[in-house]
Amino acid sequence: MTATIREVAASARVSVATVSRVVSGSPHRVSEGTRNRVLAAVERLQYQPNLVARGLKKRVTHTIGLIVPDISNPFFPAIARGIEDVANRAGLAVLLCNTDEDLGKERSYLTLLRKRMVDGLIFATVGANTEHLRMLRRQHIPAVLIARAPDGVEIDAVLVDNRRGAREATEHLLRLGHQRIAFIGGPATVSPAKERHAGYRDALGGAGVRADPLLVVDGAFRAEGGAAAVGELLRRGVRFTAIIAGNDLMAIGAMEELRRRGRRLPEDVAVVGFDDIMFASLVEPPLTTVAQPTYRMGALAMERLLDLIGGGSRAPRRLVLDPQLVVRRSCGAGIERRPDVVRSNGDRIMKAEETAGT
Amino acid sequence: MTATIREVAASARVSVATVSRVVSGSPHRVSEGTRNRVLAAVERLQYQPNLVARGLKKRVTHTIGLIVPDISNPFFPAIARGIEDVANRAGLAVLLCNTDEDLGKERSYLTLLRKRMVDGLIFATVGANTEHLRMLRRQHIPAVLIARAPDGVEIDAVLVDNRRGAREATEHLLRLGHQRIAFIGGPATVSPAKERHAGYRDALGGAGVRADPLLVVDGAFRAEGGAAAVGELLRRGVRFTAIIAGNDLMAIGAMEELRRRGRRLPEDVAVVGFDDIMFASLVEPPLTTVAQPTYRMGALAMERLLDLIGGGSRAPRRLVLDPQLVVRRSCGAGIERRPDVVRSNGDRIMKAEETAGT
DNA sequence: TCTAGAATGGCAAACGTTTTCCATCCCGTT
DNA sequence: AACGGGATGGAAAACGTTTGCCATTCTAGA
Repeated sequence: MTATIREVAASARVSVATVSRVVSGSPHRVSEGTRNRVLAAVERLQYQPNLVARGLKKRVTHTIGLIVPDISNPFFPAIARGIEDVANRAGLAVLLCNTDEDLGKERSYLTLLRKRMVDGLIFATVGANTEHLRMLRRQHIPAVLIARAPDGVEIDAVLVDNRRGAREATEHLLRLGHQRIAFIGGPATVSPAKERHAGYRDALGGAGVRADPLLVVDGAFRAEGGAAAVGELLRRGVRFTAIIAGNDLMAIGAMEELRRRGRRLPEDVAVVGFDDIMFASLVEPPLTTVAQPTYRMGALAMERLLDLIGGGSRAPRRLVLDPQLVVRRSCGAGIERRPDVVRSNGDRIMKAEETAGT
Repeated sequence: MTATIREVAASARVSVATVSRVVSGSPHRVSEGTRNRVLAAVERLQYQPNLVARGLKKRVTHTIGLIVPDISNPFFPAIARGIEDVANRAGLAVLLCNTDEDLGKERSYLTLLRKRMVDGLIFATVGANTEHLRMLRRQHIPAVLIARAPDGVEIDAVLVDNRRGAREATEHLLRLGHQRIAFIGGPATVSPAKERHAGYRDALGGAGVRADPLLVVDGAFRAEGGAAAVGELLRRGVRFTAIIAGNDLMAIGAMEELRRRGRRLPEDVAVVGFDDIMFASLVEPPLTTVAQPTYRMGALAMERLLDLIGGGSRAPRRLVLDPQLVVRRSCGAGIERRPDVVRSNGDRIMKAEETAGT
């Protein structure tokens, strides 16, 4: 089908070793004349080195695995894009794996990726169970976690300061005069949900507002989860004038449900989300939310992974990025102001001067 | 690092050939006793066959390439998920490539994938230029196109009947009494944009309504494109009571711009989109749109690719799916009715009884 | 003219598999 | 007792590279 190094060697009347040396830019010097002969043969035969063979021999495949729960969840595509951009620039390819947060799938992908000799992998949002992560660590496969980093696993991670984000969002609502603020959070087992809940309590505590347990309800990190949570709040008959949601999908689901129940937004209920997915600005009213720099998180994770692959085997580091409160109209604040450091559609290029937090 | 077949052979006191035969389930029979010895050694050493070596030897990598313009464009994640689900079930892994519709990147990914010996590839939305697609065909690499299939390239494709979808959308608006219907389409060079425009004209012609060229404006397939197009329409001072947009992102951008200009939706202007991305139902008013079964398109493309890889080298086929008009409130029709055959979030499993169109 | 050593390029052994032959062994027939 | 043939498992040659080592050739200094 496609020419091999052997045929090139024959055509150029040199040994395969020589061909290898010129096409793979080995340090071994080869004279100008033969180099040109080889190059001519390469051109003539349209030779393309076989990367599988090379990978086998050199024990480096220039491939990484990207494990996400579900690429069609709008939180992940920008992360994936950030990863792919950096990976591509470094000559690595990205293998996409969807796990639905299922432990079995996570595990099977993990062994699959090992059998494929990937150079490293990125876990966007691991499930709660972590025993397979330890295995990963034992096998010295370079890896970076994104968005969740369970305690006790010694793996690099790129995170966002969820607690602080939720605190700032809650403080914003308090500043607007709200006292009865409901919190509809994600599943209580995952760390970001816990951290955001903690941030919410921090803010209430700081303002001397009583934290009413009736105002807190857990749910799935999806639109239906938000709708269901609102249903639960109303069923409890508890009074509230604002909601802070575990993420934007929940916020959007909550807004729909509130409207269906005849509440006006934001007059009757103010709503704040988390993530700043692309559509947060497009719903009506535009959603006030805590922005995570998803593209940048992907890019940073990939850069860190490149370090690790390159042998930088320093102690695992956690990179904690600062979230950004983006005030739009759903919280009832008059101003529509969007800080321009926040990820926008075009924000693909990493700006070097941006500080990366702690 | 990890055990090789050689070590297993030594540990089981058999030859590597025998180990290979038992772990790769070769047809060659091996006695119960030795099989067990081998299996025990495999277990003992935690042996995992090296897929790179196997790929090199068998000339099959169980990997496909997925080429998309931008995974963070909300049209693609569901497609990718459909592909990955089917691929994973068949034991193949998916390499993700973002091209930004840049011809250079498309080309370089193409040669990269070939060097990596992928078993096949899926092109979601090729750019306008097609010369590199011919190359692909020449090299007999199994491939399937999604959503766009330029004329003259003999490659399998999974498409949607854009013309019909746009016609039905326009007819719906006509039925609601609109006569001045603007069309804000995608870039005039890409086939779906052209087809949708044709469908729009079909409907007008069928109803005996004059097609006013002033009502047609092209733009980019993005929210800003829609906003800009609305700006252009207003600048022209042309009267219109409805807009049909090239895709949902444009429709959403158009809606935002209309509102900013003080138009009420849908009372002053009715809007219809195309695609039914996840957020079409979440904007306000919920967007009437022509649904493309994206998850299913991905799944079908992957199934077709599996056929091709399996040697089904029949003449290239084009699978044309029927789009579905989803009526919500943005068109001003009172009813909110969503046909349940349409892709919803949970619609991951392909329903066999669904007809696939022509 | 001789020789040391740099420059150049070839040989062959890997990398971890699969698979084609081929050699035994064992069994039942004649 | 000889033998044909099915079962079983081993040896070795691939797959397409890279790279350590060695053999030349060439240059320059004596």
